[in-house]
Amino acid sequence: MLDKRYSHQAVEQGKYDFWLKNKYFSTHDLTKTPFSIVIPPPNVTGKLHLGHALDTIPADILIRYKKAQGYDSMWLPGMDHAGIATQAKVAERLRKEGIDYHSLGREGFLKQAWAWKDEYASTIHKQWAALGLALDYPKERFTLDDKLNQCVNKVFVSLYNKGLIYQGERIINWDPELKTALSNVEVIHKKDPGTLWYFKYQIVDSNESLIVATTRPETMFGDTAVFVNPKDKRYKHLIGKKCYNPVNGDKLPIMGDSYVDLSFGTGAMKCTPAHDPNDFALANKYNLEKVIVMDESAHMNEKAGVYQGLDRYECRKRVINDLKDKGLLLKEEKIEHEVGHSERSDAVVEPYLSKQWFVKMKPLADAVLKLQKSKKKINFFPARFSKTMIQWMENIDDWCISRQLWWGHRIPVYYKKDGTGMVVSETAPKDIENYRQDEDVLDTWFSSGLWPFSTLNWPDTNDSDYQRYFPTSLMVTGYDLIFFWVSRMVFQSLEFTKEPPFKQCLIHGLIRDELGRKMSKTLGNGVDPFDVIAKYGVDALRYFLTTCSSPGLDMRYDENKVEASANYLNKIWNSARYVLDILGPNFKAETIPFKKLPITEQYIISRLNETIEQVTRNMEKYELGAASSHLYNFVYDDFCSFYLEMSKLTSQNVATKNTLYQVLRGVILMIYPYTPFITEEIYQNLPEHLKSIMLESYPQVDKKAISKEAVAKANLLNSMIKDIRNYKTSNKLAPNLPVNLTIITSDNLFPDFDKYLARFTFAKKVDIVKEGQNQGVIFTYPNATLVVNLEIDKDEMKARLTKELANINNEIKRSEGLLNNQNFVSKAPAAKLQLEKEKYQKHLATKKSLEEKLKAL
RNA sequence: GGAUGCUUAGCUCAGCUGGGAGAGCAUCGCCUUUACACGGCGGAGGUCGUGGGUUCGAUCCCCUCAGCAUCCACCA
Repeated sequence: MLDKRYSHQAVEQGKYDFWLKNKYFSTHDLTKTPFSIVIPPPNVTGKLHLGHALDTIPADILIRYKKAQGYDSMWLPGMDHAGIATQAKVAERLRKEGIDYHSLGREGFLKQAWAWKDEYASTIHKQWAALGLALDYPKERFTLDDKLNQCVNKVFVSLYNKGLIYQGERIINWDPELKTALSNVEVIHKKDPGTLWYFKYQIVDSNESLIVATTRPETMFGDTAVFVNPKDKRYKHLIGKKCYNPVNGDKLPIMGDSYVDLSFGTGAMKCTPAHDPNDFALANKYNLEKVIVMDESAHMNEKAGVYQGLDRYECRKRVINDLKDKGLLLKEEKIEHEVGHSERSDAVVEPYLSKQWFVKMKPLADAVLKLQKSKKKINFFPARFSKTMIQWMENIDDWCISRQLWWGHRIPVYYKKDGTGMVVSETAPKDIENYRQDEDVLDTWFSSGLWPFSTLNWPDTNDSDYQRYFPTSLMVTGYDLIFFWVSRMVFQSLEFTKEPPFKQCLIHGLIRDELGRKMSKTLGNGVDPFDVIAKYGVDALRYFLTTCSSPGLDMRYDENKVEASANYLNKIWNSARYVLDILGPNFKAETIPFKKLPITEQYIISRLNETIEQVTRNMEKYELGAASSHLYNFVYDDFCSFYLEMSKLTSQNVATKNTLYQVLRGVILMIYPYTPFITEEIYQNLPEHLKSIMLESYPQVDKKAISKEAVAKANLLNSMIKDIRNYKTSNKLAPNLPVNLTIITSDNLFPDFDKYLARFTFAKKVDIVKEGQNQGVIFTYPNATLVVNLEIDKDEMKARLTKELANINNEIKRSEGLLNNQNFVSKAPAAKLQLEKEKYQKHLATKKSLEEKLKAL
């Protein structure tokens, strides 16, 4: 028997272990069609937050739904080593212990990092369990597992051999705090207020001078030219001459190139090839020297002369002051410009000339573009996100994949110590003592990009899991990962498996705080999902996260809605309690043919089937919110408010009992994927049940068990109930005021119609007659009149009926307008036309009846 | 500079391929009715951002504008 109150603590207790122990997440029926998802691997950097819950719960719902639908669901768990993020955290922890991580050396540091990983992996496991995720743990992977590492090496070597990975000296995004290169997507551009300083450059052997504006005076030590636009009349005559660099007196050639924008600054631009990507391109074009002026922590190097050793911003200040003193600073102009910040450290990224490894993107991106134009294309939900990926792929730059870190996949490149060459190989050379392995590791996203197939044991393409579950069925992730991850999985997979990594991709938005702000540590507005779970239960959290949102859009955390979710679950809980009480301990389900059921039972079964149809249709489109709202309406309006109350009259009938049982089963099986804990509890209390709700099948629509007539008949009853209740309330009458009712109709109402009506409206007496007097408060329906026998004010009655008549006349006018409109009659769909005609007839009948009533008054 | 999304009840948001707008919370009134006060019943509250267009018919499709938000982009 269920407890009187729904207690989420009690309900959740032990369920997850029960599922695990019975291997429900990891038992696979190979005769069924597979449905597979690989989890977006969380970083081993900390606790899971609400965003993770939003990322995993929809997937869990679909995994459970598909399993119930008869698929072999497989959800593969795993975690990501998260190179930069984890290394930064481990280094920070060591620093707090007073240890400079460099002092440990590579091996020593990695030991610490692995210990960290084990610690956080165990936290993440607990949190997955708390969220109730149906993960196939025996298949769990970690991006730094040996097998995955081999996979990474194979991919690297293969791309290298094809010329798709190369080493090059280029301007990259340098994080001076973490001292590593970054890829373009790891740089966040923020609008920063900046200053444009105008400096005077003296022309060599001339009295003339040139004014050059820059936002970065500290890089002037690396200038190797000044550019103007050859079309610029102001400066045309200076091209070919030289000017003095104000910071060090170097002679800089004045050159012309159309790249220079005449309208920006003074139209004269300093060129710093080693610290600006555009200047770098110009330097390549004109074969200019590239002078690096900073070290890896963005402090000035020996090229900066007296400024050597200063931080770049300190240097900037000094240079400005010194030039000001010399009278060379002519103007300061405040401007707003975009400045790149490191995604991880938030340090201002320094464009830095450096030797790094790159992936040549064009051919790989082209394959993705081709895929999305083909029949095999990946379907995105919502569809517009395909365009997001495509547009990125169309404008993609080469991908810088080397990172100056220790925690990650070490680049499988070995340099001969004698400097005579290098070997790129999946395994270390046999005479390793003669080699030195590349010190760098790969971008985390390089291995993440292989995730859907590396976890399924690629390159062993004969592996049974690979054969069965790859390509995976669905990817569920946030739109913020389309560039970082989704697109990279797609091109890596196309390149190595010749298949897309997943057939469909469900994209969700971000969760924000109650005010719509991003949750962040600095704002301190983060919500810990485990606080929510403690207060409202994980089922309420799951329900809230997946139903109070729209696919692809951001959502706000709203505690009220979590509470409302919990209340809904309480409603289901109590309806179950009622049903179980009615069924009693000895209930045995039997199948009663639909046509033999009473009308009220036919009605609720019809609505149940309609609901199954609506819910299933939306689940298939991954519209979790829409699916749940159909069920919600059914549970409240049809089941609890109406049928369940009606059933109290006939609760001992076999038909009623079986119907209650069937409807309750349908409801909990449909909501089960959203809220597995409470539904498992209710399910196991059903008189007849399997060992777990996880073994159950999803309800199927029985189209033969839908009777529109039964629904209409029940709705007539419902309308009368509502009208009487409404009348009582609006006339300040007590809801339980006894009344006598007369129904005048030539139609056959269903048996016990009067008894139901009496129960719901506190009527002492209900007469059903074919013809009768209209003495009292009158309500009209297409083929019936309801008379409430009360002493009433005739004027008031008249006014009410007149108002109703006016409404009906409006409806009739509208219907006539449509039906007399030849365009409508000829162009509207036949079903719509038919519906309108029926409505029209109903309205006419009601009108006639109303007019009679008014006349009688 | 490009691109996308959003604008619907006091608040937060639904509204499926066009056919008289819904939920939760808040609010007002009534009800301790034997599943549920984590409740029940009933009500009030919307010119569906602006202006056009397509259509028999537009919250929904197209265009314009406005406001908000996000993403992308090397303008020194």
